[in-house]
Amino acid sequence: MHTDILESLLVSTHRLTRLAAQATGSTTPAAQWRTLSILAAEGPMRVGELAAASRVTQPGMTRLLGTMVEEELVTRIADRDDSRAWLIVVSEKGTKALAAWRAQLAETLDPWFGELSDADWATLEAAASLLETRLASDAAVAAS
Amino acid sequence: MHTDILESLLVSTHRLTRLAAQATGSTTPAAQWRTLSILAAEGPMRVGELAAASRVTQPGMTRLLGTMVEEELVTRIADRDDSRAWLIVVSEKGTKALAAWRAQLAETLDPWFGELSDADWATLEAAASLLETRLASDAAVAAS
DNA sequence: GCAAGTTATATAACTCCGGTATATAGTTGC
DNA sequence: GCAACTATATACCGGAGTTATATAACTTGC
Repeated sequence: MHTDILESLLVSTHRLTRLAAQATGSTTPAAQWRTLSILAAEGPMRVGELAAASRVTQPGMTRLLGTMVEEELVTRIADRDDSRAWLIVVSEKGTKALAAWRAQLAETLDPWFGELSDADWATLEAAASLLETRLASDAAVAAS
Repeated sequence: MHTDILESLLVSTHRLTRLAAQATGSTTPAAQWRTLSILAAEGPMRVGELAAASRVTQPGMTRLLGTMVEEELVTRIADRDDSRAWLIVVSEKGTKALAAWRAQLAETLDPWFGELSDADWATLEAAASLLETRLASDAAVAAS
């Protein structure tokens, strides 16, 4: 285990997160676009699934969704098969907000990342995809 | 700008951070070991420098340091040249706590990362070093 | 077909970590 | 030695996570 590499990644991406937070201004809390990003990538899912995907607890996700529903970024749709559950879907407003956030992110991070070479981007992409695979909700269970 | 790659990195490392938080238990808040990690890597520095390195505001760092000094993880040393300033150094207890946290991190993340190939680790290392360079306190200023 | 157990979401009370605005103390320039 | 600047600290606030528990609906066994 190369803990030092993971540690460096954790520290660096903390900085990246802070930087991104400043990019979007105070109007777009980090947890919201993270959730939107997951929903946009993986499609509608239940509260519990979303919590697992984001690796937060279910009550934490419920609370976050409360504010996101209020702001009409996502919609709760009743699950036909199980009336205890909800399907969370990104609303049109949510889609637009995510697009706007992405644009702002690109613009703000340009001074730091605008001049990367293709090889550098390839490295980042490989690392991102590697992490994504490893950190998928049930990767650890599947491996055992 | 490949915003999608950065976005994927942000989402993935959020998951990684959560995972790491669960690894260390509630006894070691994330911001504390991040700060210890920076101090250990770059040596003693002032409050303001540390805040810039961690990309948080100075009051935020001051408050964090308050609890870390209480817990004797770091020590404030008067700066001879400027009596307004303090040099923050990692204490012996802080060094041990960081080592313990690293060990626990390695152990807990093993189900997810224990079986990575050397090539995978090389990719992660390259990405980590790339981010570290780009996100150093004054990288953007230096580039312009 | 209903009681018991399980599961999905919600609520409550709490902590930590970040922010802005401002105060205080020390340094520097003239 | 006073004005302007700078380094840290204080006060107050919001966001985002936690655990423990409640509520409602589904499932299972008999």
